[in-house]
Amino acid sequence: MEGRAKQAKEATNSLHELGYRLTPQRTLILAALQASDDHISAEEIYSQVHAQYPHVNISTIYRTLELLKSLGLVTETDLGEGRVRYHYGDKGHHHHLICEKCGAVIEVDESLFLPLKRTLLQDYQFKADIRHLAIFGRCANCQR
Amino acid sequence: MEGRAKQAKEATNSLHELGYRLTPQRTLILAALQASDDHISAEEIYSQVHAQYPHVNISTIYRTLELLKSLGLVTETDLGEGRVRYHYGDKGHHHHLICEKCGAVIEVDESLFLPLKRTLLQDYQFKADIRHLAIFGRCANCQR
DNA sequence: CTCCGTGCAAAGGCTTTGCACACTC
DNA sequence: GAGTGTGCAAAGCCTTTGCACGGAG
Repeated sequence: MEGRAKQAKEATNSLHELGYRLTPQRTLILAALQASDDHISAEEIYSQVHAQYPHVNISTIYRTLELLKSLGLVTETDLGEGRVRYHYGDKGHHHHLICEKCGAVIEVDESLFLPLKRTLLQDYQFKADIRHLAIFGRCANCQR
Repeated sequence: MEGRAKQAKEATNSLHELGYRLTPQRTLILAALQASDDHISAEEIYSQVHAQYPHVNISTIYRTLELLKSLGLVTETDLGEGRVRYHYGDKGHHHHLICEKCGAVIEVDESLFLPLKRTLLQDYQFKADIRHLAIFGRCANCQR
C-alpha cells in the first residue's frame, strides 16, 4: 500500500483504535481531506461528501472536524477569509504568505520558521506549534 | 502635550487632514482604542462608546474600524477567539504566544521576528507586514 | 445643496446546539 | 440497554448592508 491510500488506512485505523466508530460519513470526510491538495473548507468538504452521500448534514462535518482536530489528525489554518480551512495530516507543514493587495497565496516551507521556533523556546520556554501560519504583506509584484 | 493625549490629537488631526469628519462617535472610538492597553474587540469598543453616547449603533463601530484600518491607524489581530481584536497605533507592535491548554497569552516583542522578515524578503521578495501575529502552542507551565 | 456619516433594521455567513432517532457494542 | 453518532431544525454570533435622515462643508 502506498501514499494516499496508506495514509487513509492509517487515519481510519487511528480512529478505530481510539475507540471511535468508523462511519461512512467519517470515512468520506477523511477522504475529502486527503483528496484536497491544498486546504479545504468545511463547506467544500460538505459538497464532496454530499455528492456521494446526499443526506449528510453539515453539522456532521463540523463535528467530525472538531474530533479530528482534537486528535491531531487535521490542522486548521486561517487565511483571513472569514472561515477556517483544514488540512489533513501532520507531515509536510507549510505556511502562507498572503498578499494584501492581489490576494496571492505563496506557500513557504516550515523550515524557515525553525529559527523562530528555537528562539521562542529559549527565550520564553514556549513550545510553539507552528503548523499553518498566515503572514500578510505585499508580494513581489505588488510592491511596484 | 504628552503621551496618550498627544497621540489622540495626532489621530484626530490625521482624520481631519485627510478630509474625514471628526464626529463624536469617531472621537469616542479612537479614545476607546487608546484607553485599551491590550487589544479590544468591536463589541468592547461599542460598550465603552455606548456608555457615553447611548444611541450609537454597533454598525458605526465597524464602519469606523474599517476606516481606521484602511488608514493604518489601527491594526487587527486574530487571537483565535472567533472575533478580531483591534489595537491602536502603528508603533510598538508585538505578537502573541497563545497557550492552547491554559489559554495564557504572552506578548513578545516584534524584534524577534525581524530575522524571519528578512528571510522572507530575501527568499521570496515578500514584504511581510508582521504586526500582530498569534502563535499557538504550549506555555512553560503546560508542558508538564 | 451636495455629500458624508449615522441609526436602524434586516440580512448574511459560518458555526454550534438541542433533540430524538438509529445503530453499535 | 447504554452510549455513540447522526440528521434536522433552530439558534447564535459576529459582521455587513440598504435605506433614509440629518448635519457639515
